Amino acid sequence: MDEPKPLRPTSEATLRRLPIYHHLLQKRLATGIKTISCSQIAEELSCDATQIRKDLAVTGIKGRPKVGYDLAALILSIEIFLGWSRVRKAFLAGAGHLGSALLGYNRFHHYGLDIVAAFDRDPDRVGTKVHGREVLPINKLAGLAKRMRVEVGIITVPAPVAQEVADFMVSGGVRAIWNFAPTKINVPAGVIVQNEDLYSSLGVLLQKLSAAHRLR
Amino acid sequence: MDEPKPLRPTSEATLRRLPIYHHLLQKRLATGIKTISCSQIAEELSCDATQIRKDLAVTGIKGRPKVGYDLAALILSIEIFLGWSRVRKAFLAGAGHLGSALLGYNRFHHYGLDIVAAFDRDPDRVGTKVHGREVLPINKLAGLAKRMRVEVGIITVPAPVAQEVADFMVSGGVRAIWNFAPTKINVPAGVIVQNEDLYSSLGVLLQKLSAAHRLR
DNA sequence: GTAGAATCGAGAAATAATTCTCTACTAACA
DNA sequence: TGTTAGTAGAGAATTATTTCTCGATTCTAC
Ligand SMILES: NC(=O)c1ccc[n+]([C@@H]2O[C@H](COP(=O)([O-])OP(=O)(O)OC[C@H]3O[C@@H](n4cnc5c(N)ncnc54)[C@H](O)[C@@H]3O)[C@@H](O)[C@H]2O)c1
Ligand SMILES: NC(=O)c1ccc[n+]([C@@H]2O[C@H](COP(=O)([O-])OP(=O)(O)OC[C@H]3O[C@@H](n4cnc5c(N)ncnc54)[C@H](O)[C@@H]3O)[C@@H](O)[C@H]2O)c1
Repeated sequence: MDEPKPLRPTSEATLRRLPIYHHLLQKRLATGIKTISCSQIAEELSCDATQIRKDLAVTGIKGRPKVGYDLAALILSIEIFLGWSRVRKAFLAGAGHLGSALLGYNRFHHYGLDIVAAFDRDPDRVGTKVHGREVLPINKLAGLAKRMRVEVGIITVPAPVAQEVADFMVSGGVRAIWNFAPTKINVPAGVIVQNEDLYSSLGVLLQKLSAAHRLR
Repeated sequence: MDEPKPLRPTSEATLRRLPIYHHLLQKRLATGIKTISCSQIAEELSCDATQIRKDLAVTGIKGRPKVGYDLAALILSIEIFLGWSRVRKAFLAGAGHLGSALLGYNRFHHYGLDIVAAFDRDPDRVGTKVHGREVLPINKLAGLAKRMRVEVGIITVPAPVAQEVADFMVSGGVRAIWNFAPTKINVPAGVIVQNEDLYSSLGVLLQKLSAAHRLR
């Protein structure tokens, strides 16, 4: 099975939709059905069937006319494509409100991520356990990351110290950073940064609400 | 000051970038500078200056050649455009891990959102306080929302019950929903839904990491 | 004053993403 | 064994977004 060779990387829009399909497909799998078509998915998500077909195509799955896709095979195909089939170790920096919520979420290892430890600067937090994961002093992060070959870093510290924490991660050999602090972090080429900016999301929501108001 | 009349609504991409500019601008304001140009912002965020100029234009701000924009005026212009200048009341449903993190975040009221109460189904949680906000039984949500004219609903319940909770919010007159459950929720036309799907974000991160692996 | 440099703003061009169209295939059914 | 309807997949057309280009404006320095 030769993988599709993407001359251009898959568009971010497509990547963001694949997990949405994945979730729906898993719900359907539980009902016992064996196949699913793009039209059915499109109906359920109220979006365009052709778009779904193109999105799914990037994972390398093949469908059958009049039938659709084999449900289990499709789910697997998405998981392999997204890198969810191989679990990667992650360190989380900032065991505060948001960090604790992420640590308490026990589903990430189904989605390719295993948060193995948390780090904090606050001496009161260091040494405690948050949802079963030990909280270690932040100055241990780089060394341990290197030793344990941790690939992913999660930043849930306040924005002003996000860069400093990112630098620790990079020096520890982390190759991808999931950044929840609302600020840009600079990393060397080759390190992947995914920003999860809740304010962007809130901005979209409230602007649409305001715009709706203005129209009336 | 006549507002720019958007025949087409502002693109989601632009809306998502405005809060990022906003954050940078506030950092700059603290340093005491009075004006800022698109080139400076572009330099700092490593993106295109023309794009920033077009993004800022949707807010109605006017810049001056050779100078840039008045910093305070620009910040205000973004806030007004995004609807952050008027604070809206919000109810949060699901006072679990993620819900508590959001309740513990005391900055949202600077960004147009005031989470006034939380709701849960779990009798052990109902009656307690989470970060100063009372947790009320979920069956009170619709009635209270109507009475208090709550405009925004935040969903942090498990995916299988997200639709049911959304229905309560809609029947309570809520006009916009911030949905953290990884599932589609159906609402009548006119109600705005903003999905905050962490798995989409994670999918992008891990796929890029996998793709980088494959190249080497 | 005048020259020069930096920047905004508007429109054009290029690029990317989405949607449409058509063909070929598959299954169900008469 | 046709016949029909539903669907994947490929490519074209459309639409949206980003990037480029250029003229107009404003500040600074001489
Ligand atoms: N909680 C939310 O709902 C929410 C919403 C939007 C954005 N955010 C962002 O997420 C980040 C965390 O928010 P939070 O509410 O969890 O904050 P928090 O204050 O609860 O947690 C931050 C944690 O980081 C630790 N920390 C501080 N400096 C550190 C350092 N140099 N090294 C290691 N640890 C350090 C603190 O000790 C604390 O435990 C912030 O950047 C915030 O803007 C949070
Ligand atoms: N915690 C995370 O890091 C994280 C990450 C990604 C996605 N999410 C999503 O966020 C949502 C919440 O996650 P969580 O980790 O906070 O879960 P949680 O179990 O900690 O909290 C869920 C809360 O919802 C309450 N609840 C359940 N059914 C309810 C109902 N019908 N009405 C009102 N309240 C109800 C529960 O009592 C509980 O307090 C889930 O949809 C989850 O998929 C969470």
